[in-house]
Amino acid sequence: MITIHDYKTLVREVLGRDLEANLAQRDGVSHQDDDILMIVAGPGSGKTSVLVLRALRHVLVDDILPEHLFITTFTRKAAKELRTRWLDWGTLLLSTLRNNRNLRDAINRIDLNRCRIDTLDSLAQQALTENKMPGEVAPIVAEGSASKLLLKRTSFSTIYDANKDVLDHLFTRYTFEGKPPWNRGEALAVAKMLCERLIQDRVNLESFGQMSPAYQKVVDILEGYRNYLQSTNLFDFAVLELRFLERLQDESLKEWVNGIKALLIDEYQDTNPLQEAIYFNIISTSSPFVTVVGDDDQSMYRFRGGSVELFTQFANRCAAVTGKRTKRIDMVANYRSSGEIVNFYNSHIRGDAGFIPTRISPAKPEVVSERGVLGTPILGMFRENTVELAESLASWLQQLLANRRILLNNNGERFELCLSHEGALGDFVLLAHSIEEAKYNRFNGNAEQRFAGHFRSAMINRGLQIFNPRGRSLRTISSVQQLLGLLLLCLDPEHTRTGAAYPTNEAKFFLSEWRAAATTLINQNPTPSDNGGLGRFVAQWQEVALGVPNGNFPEDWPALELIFKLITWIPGFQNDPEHQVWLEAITRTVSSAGMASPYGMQIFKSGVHRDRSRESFIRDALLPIAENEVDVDEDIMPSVPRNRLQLMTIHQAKGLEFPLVIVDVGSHFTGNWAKQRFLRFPEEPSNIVKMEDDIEPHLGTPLRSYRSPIDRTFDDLTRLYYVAYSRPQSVLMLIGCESCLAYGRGKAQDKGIIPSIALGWARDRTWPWRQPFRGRRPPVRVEPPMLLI
DNA sequence: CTCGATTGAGTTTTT
DNA sequence: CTCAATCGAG
Repeated sequence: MITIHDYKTLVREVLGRDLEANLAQRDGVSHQDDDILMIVAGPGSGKTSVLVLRALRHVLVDDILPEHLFITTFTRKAAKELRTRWLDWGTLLLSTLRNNRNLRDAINRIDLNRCRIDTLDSLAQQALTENKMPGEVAPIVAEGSASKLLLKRTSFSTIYDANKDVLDHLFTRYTFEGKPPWNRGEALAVAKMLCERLIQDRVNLESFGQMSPAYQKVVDILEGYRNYLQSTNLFDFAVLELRFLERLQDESLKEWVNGIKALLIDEYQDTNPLQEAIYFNIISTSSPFVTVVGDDDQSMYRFRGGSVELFTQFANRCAAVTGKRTKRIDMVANYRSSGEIVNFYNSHIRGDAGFIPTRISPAKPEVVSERGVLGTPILGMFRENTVELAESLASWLQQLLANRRILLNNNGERFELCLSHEGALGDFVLLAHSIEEAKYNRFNGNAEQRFAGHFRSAMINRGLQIFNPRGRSLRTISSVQQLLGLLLLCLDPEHTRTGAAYPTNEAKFFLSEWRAAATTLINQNPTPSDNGGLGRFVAQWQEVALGVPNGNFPEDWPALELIFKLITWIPGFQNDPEHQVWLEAITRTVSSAGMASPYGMQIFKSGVHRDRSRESFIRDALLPIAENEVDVDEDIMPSVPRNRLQLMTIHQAKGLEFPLVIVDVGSHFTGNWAKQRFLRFPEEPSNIVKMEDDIEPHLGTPLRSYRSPIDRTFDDLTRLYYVAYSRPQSVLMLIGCESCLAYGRGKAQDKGIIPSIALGWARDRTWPWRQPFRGRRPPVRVEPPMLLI
């Protein structure tokens, strides 16, 4: 429709982006031939922009209609972001071009909304839905706890019970701490992970099963589960992708695939072998324009089957299967962070020679900050323990917000950190490996406050708020306990309906806590208290539950409606943003439990269904929460309120940026504790790496050039903190326990020295931050490359 | 230096 | 509850 030259001019004039100013971005958008374009893009280098501009270029320059474009990403959040950018920029470009009379008709044929921008799973689901085989119905996807429940309800339970010893022995290899699973729930989690892995890595099940009787039992569990899924037309994510691949291979999707004229894949470093096979099949079949974007240094989904090797060896692997050549472009100009920050994370990977062999070869050059040195050093706050750290951090933030500036003293050189006019807590984020506020101790039943919990209190005491809906397990939040307890009181007044589901002791404990919380609430007679209030409402439900005839009551009642009625008595659920997230998690659990339950989460009034529908609800919807199997998904919040500081895990922060980022590098590392070494300086391969190695001999296509298990475990930790350190725009602050910076006499294994990848240690146990001492005596000085406050 | 008592630790992520 | 690091006594 227009030339590439005109396109670049259009982008400059309408979107204000000068592609000639950045050679990598220009080449990324202009590249045109049959070779696959591989963009290796460092953090903050504008890869999303290039991806969208390249996609729009396919429409305007290469005359591909949006419906023939496919853009895949790794998370729903990223897909949403891409779609927004695509629509914003696309609409602007199209409306400008519409002014040109000659182009108007062609432009009017373009419907931007028809472009498919989604995760690969959701594209697979669409493809299978749009191309049902004769007599087939649309696939239903069971996610998270629902698919776990299905596994438990099909083959897992019988096979596990009959082979407990042999399976426990095998599972011990993959549990945390290398102990036998401490209950069925943990065994189920391991089995689920193995099953997913077997599918995602396209493992040869026959040879895998032959390794040992225990492995054969795992294969049996998987087979039973898959048969059940097939008979009910249910899918989990792995099975969905596998079905998609099978349909691609038997050519029953051929017409659909030939509709793909351009394929753009984001976050390729997190792709797994099954997804790779899908992509290669599409590429071979319809020979589209292909763009692959990723960063080997930011790969962090090994636990999900993501293999960075698929990215670093992409050119060879792709050529071997599809015959296509690959052209590579590196993007290392960073538009996000200050020079100080970029320098800090560059040295984070440069300082560890052991990291180099895992990177793409040849490695991309070091990231260069386009913003330059801005004068704010990296900040570090280290205190004696979590409580003091939480207090110090909260009061530092309070000062900064109240005065809009804060004085910092850098070795006698004083300078001010200023907050912009509209700066607020919403511009800050605290990243940590774990954001859990309290830990339920399964040995003594206590809830122990952790750093995030102390921090919440410290903030609240100063009138500041945080946003951390994932910080507490649903089952321990008091208003959630009230709600779930009310449900129990309404549906099971005599405590008779939980036994059949064999709850664990832990679950029983929480069920009784909930009942107690609900009883207390009823006794407080909360508003609205007219017509007998909450007490009368619950009493009515209890009568129906016990079979007392009640003509006014409908024959069946959706459990969700009962929930929405009950929350009117619980104030938190009315307007608090964290409560909205929790409520969503509860309703999601209820509706997905409906998939596995014959009652579909309806509560019946009479006959045998009166008891059974209630039992089913308690077993399938409430027990998973009591057993802590339900995850909170805060992505449903369109935006976090501006007056709250967000807490996130590093994984969740991937792809995001914030003006000020606080990274917890060890708030609770008071000593060189063996049980936390995996968080900072592993001694043993992680269990996920072990699983990879056990499966490796049974892969269809060999995967990795040999790299030792312990090195891969270190690599993951290095990448994790690389991602964390590359999030901030202007200020990066590291927080931790004082003892992390100590370096006394003695060997590194003892004397309170705490080696930590996040704090600049190399895996050979050297520490570049440690200054060699001059003169005769230790102690040795440690000079962190940051300003300690 | 050795032994036994005391103390403090004990996962995270997504489709 | 279990494991490992540290501490204090002998």
